[in-house]
Amino acid sequence: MKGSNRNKDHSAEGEVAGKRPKRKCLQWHPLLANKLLDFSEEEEEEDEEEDIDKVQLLGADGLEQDVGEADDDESPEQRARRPMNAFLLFCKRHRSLVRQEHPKLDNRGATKILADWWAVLDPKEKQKYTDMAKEYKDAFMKANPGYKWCPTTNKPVKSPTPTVNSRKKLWAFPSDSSRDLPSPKKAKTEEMPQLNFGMADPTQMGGLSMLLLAGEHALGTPEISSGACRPDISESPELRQKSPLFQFAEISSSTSHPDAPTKQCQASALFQFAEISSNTSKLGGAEPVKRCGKSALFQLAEMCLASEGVKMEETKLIKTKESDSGRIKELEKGKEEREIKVEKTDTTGSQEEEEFEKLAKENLRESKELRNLEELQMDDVMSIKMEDSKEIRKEELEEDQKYSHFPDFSYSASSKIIISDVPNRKDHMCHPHGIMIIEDPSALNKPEKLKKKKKKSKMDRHGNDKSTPKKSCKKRQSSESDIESVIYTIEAVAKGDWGVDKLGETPRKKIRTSSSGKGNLLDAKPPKKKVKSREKKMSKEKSSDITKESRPPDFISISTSKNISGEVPEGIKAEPLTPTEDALPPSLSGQAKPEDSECHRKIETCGSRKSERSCKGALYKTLVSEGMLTSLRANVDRGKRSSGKGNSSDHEGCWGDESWTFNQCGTSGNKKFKKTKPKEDCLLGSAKLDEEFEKKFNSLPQYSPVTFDRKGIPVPRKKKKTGNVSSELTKTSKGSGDKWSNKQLFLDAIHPTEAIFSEDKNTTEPAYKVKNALSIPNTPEPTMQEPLVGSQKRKARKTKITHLVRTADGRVSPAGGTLDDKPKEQLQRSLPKASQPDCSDECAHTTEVEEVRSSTPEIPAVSAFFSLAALAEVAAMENVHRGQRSTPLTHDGQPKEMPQAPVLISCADQ
DNA sequence: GGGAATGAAAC
DNA sequence: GTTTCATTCCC
Repeated sequence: MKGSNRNKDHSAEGEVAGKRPKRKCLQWHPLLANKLLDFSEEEEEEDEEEDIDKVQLLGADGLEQDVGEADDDESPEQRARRPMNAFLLFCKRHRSLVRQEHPKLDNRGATKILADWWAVLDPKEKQKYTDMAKEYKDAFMKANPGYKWCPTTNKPVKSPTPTVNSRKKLWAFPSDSSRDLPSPKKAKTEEMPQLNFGMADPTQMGGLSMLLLAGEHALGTPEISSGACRPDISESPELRQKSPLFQFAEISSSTSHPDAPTKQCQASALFQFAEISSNTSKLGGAEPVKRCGKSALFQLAEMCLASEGVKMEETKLIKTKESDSGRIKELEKGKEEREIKVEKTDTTGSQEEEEFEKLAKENLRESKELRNLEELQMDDVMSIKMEDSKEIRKEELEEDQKYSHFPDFSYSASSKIIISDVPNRKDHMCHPHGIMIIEDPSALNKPEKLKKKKKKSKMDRHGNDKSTPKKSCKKRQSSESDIESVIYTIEAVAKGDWGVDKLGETPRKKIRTSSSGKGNLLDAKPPKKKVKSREKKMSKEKSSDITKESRPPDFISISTSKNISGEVPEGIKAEPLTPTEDALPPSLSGQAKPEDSECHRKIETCGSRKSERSCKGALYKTLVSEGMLTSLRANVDRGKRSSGKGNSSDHEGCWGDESWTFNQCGTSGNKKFKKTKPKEDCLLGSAKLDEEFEKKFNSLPQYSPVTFDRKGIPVPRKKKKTGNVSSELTKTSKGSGDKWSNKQLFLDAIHPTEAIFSEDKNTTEPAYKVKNALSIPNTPEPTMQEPLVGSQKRKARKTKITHLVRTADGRVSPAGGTLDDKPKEQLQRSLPKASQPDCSDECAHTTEVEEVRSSTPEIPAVSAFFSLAALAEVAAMENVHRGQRSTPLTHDGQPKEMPQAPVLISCADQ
């Protein structure tokens, strides 16, 4: 039973089941928690309500307590638990597998094994988890700004209820009950939207109010947040916008600010959610603006938006207007169009515009579909004009140039995306004309949708996402035909027809229609699908594949490689691919692999990819400039790794690719062109969060024991390392074989030689190790017979690490100096490798391996100083400490170099 | 509730 | 540097 039950979700189940009533900390994400714990919608709702009531009565403190209690009984959801770290995530994800394999083992044993696996786990893979954990944490923190990991003294204090809860409560949220509280319940409390703004006095309301507010706001927040968050951007654009429409929009639509959505788009679902929640809380609390600034992504997005803000805003305004006054839609549309036209003419008076309009009109007359397409195009044009009538022409003219000059930026891509979104929304909105669509409409719509969702279906919501998504879906479906046309158009654009599009809209449209086959799913599609998929997620169907496919590998690499797989996870989970990496299904691999695909991608789809790439580049720059490199870096690393792994399917799937993708897209898009994008994220927001969270879990690569075994082998093998050590390797591996005798080695301070060597190997052949893996299946043994146990081990390990680090430092010179030269070379070598490897693990491997080997000889020197594993660990640790986690480790191709460099640096710093 | 692991935060 | 807590669940 146990084992069987434990499957993947059991964790949640277990909690739900009440296995552990233990802790009741507020959940960091209500939604997430809910999902995780239990998806029962009904219960959640009820619970929520109940909880709320209780909370109200009790007050902030009470709330926590209550929650906790409630949790015990009913829903654990409420407590916010501290975010899991990478290892925990890993454990959570793999524990079931371990247990399956080793039914005998109890959790402890499983934990040990997991630890071993974790130790063996490739840095890449580890990073995935680490990144996830990081995001998770970030989201959590956003959601619960006041959250403290350790209550410090509070613990005892608060536990009003004597129960075990004391702990939880304590640390849960110290000062700001209001803030904190909200997060947990918020999701559920949707019902009381009014409270949100509320202004509710935190004092009076206590945590409850906050919770409620948060919940509702979370959903609805986007709007608010948008307004608050991006005053700068929005304003500036607004100012620019002279058109009456704008004013009208402002007045009419509270939601007018598209900004919010954008933000969301940028950030991963979790982030978005967190932001939303945080926003909500902040709203109550006070500084909406800050919130915006907090997240790097957000800032980035802002920046991007700022650049494009004008465009966006205009369109947004229009949209808003429309949205707000659905009734007037048509009339307004006419007005808007007229106005726009007027403006155009006035400002630019470009004939082209007129032409477009004419075309559009004609098309409209002819066929709705055409209309939509043209409209979209028109919209784009319009928007552009809006921004700078003067520049508009340039842009158009330059389009071609852009391609040539800026391969990265895919103007077309941006437009594509937008369009894609637009259609969908349009459908929803029922707007015949395309204008609204273009840029951020989604944003506007999103908020509304969100609200609606909440209002309409709290229940549904629980269902979660389903309901929400459904709505969107439904709408979309209604206009599938339109959508399709749009899609086609998008695709065409993506392909590069864009330039033509402007000039010759019609042709394109038609062209791609057929293409929609999606096999290729150009960029354009992806976005749409993503959005849709998200919405649909509820159903979970997710055409994840499609989405994934659609997602450009680039994104993946950039944002996080996880994507794609999105997952297949569940199914796959059970059977991780032994080879993990290699295992990727061909189809997936093709799609998934970022890097590998790069080559292909380029060939296949220039446009979309370009756009993505451009986005990446832009983002990267921005991030760097901003100093946000950290997050970015992590993403990049992931991407690389993922690519390296290749899509191994599972791995990549990690989070919601979607979220990442969106984020990136959004960001990049914003910067350069109006991309706008996906706003839907906002909608998805809450729902998505849930989904994403789940997805993330699911998506996290689940490695089959076999894989680990292999890895395990490799690890030991690593010891062996390069040539000479082979004998040693074997020794180590065999001797201690199991689990990590290595540890002992390390503990012991690692004999310079052995340990180092072995590690070196790792370094040298990170990814390969698996391949190379000697044949020593040992890993899985449940219990290890290590001399050190528990804390001792930990200490030993730390010591070991420290030791290494110091060595490095001491050596800094040594390690650095000595290694530097060689490493650099290796790095160079490795870099290329890394890039290529992705293509196909196997192929890449081969190549890489060879390369590695070639480099291997050199390695020894380096290895002599530290082992790769040690380095990696150190680097990881250091990074973590630094706050950036990143890096490093991508041993795939370049074990030595990458890790070393960081290490050295760290040392230097120290 | 303890424990097995790791990690992150807080002290 | 040391504690606490996160997850999981048997003992």
